[in-house]
Amino acid sequence: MLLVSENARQGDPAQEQFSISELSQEFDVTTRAIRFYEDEGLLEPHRQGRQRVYSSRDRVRLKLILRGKRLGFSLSEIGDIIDMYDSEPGEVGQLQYFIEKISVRRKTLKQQRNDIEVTLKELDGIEKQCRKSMTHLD
Amino acid sequence: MLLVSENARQGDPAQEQFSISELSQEFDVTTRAIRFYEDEGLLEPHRQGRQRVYSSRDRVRLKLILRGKRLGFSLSEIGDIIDMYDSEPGEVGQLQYFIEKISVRRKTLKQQRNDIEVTLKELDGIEKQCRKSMTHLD
DNA sequence: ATTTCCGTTTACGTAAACGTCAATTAAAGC
DNA sequence: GCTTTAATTGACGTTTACGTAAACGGAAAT
Repeated sequence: MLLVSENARQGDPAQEQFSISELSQEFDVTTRAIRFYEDEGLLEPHRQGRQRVYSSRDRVRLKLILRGKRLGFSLSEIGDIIDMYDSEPGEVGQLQYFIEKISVRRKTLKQQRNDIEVTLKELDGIEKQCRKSMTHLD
Repeated sequence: MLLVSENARQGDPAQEQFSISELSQEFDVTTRAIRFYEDEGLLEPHRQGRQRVYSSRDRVRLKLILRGKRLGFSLSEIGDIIDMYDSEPGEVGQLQYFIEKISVRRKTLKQQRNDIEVTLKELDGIEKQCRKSMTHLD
């Protein structure tokens, strides 16, 4: 038995650690995908020997990656977004440029939101027609 | 000069016709892409000889395709969606199955909408931090 | 007549995002 | 010690969604 038990990984809440398979299961992505995100520079977990050890910060990044994917962004776009979250305001040289990027991103998101509203309403209409013609067949 | 002028294509509003390049310009997609959507079975314009002639119905379909793309759906998913719009309620054999598909789609869209809300709020926060540290540097 | 535009077809190329082996290594359980 | 079991690296394969180039066909303009 190791001196370090399972629970030792939870001492400090900000110091939780995760294996690749834990994250893989939690978020339902393959380990292959997670490693791929690393290849693309979106994650850089620590190593214990050769094994990857993910911090809760890495876990948050993975969350952001998956959310970005659900929104249809490419991995490189997602990289940009995460960099925005990640960079300390002090480190950012060109804050103006930064704010412009935010505005572009916001625009895309609002367009998407609008697309969604329209589509949802259309789905309502289709479903109504559906139900109508179903009762009609009773 | 031809007997058929440009305007003749607008007699009946439901009978408008469009060339591939008109649609290409209007929606800012390449003609290559439009033809590709046809290869994938998402469009089937009429022909005048070899040339493609798009009806306003085709135009609507293209609109739906592009909206679907903005929402991150694959072309085959978009195909399913458009089929939903397109099918006459009378033609649909399994309305129940149909309604289930709608509910799945709705779920995805709501998830996306939620993702967007969260992301927009986070962007607000980031931008505030940004502006804060900018005035700080004045 | 010939250049100039569109448009078409065919075909090969490509970038993104992984999937799928195969070969190794390491750790854990018995 | 031996065998599962989990993880790693490397390499090649695959799908999607087009891009790009070549070669040709009509119609229109000069």
